Amino acid sequence: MTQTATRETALKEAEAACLRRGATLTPLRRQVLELVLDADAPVGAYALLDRLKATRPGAAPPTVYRALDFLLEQGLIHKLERLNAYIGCTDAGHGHAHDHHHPHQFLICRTCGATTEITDHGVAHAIEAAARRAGFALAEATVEIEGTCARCLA
Amino acid sequence: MTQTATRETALKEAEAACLRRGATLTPLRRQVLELVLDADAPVGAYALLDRLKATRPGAAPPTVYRALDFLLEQGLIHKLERLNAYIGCTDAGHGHAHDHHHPHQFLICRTCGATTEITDHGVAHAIEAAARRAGFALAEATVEIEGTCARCLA
DNA sequence: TGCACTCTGAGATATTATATCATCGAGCGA
DNA sequence: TCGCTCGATGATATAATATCTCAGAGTGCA
Repeated sequence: MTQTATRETALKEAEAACLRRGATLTPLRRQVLELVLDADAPVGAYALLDRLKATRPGAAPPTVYRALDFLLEQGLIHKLERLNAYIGCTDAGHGHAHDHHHPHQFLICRTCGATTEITDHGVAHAIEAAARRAGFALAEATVEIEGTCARCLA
Repeated sequence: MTQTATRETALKEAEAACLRRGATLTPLRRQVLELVLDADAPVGAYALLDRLKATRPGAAPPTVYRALDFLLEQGLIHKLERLNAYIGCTDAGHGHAHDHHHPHQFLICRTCGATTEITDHGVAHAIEAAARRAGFALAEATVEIEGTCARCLA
């Protein structure tokens, strides 16, 4: 499966997911999503803005941030807090109708910057258990694992 | 044990830890650490800067950020990535001599802002296992769990 | 038509963090 | 003692990230 194919698939799924939820994936939002998906590593908001300006000269920071907020709410992208950057969700649309989010974790390579989203149920369960023991009602957990990826280790 | 007592204990342990490692806890660094410990929730760098200015009128952003960098390296404080804020480490000095860091997680209450550091080995092990399965050499993991704390639920 | 609502444009501003160069003093060897 | 290096701090400027506010355009609908 080529990169282009996964990109198109992701866009199709994004449209379907928005449709199901009554959310509107406008051309602008769709374009920002494409820009995020096209990047091969997490992208910063201002990098997206620069690219957006190529076709939309009037674009300003709120243009990008509003689109990013929408995409985050819909679970179509994630924010990497340690990098202040954004990345496409690898299984958007797999969330519930009411909660578009799903437990996920990131592996961030310090050497090459490659960032991989995983959904590890062991981690998710351990976090749920820890929250429960503390009498804490879990809403969402950020898990960002930094280190060196398999490719860079080889 | 009163808050003041834990504060003094933490400061003593910080001094001892720096001594052991050949690091210098200068008056400025110590003062910034005190400011972080005195706050009852995570504090932003510029909030610290304002407080620092009360006794050190010439203080500027680098003044604070350099101190924070030092304290982070020594494992005396942690950064909350989701909040862009800093908090005292609850068991500084328990790290190894070579690696001042220890696995830890945060529980962040969205209602009252209270943030609790925990060291849950279940979570730590699950993360190690997930990294290993991906052939990924773990360096450090950020775990920030958002939700509602026990007090706010009651 | 008139109204409510959502989305976008446009400009200003707020917040968080870093780069750069100068200065100062402690330690240390010639 | 002199001069050197090095770590820490002072001081100024700037970069990078994110939000606020007001206005206008389009859409759906009573």
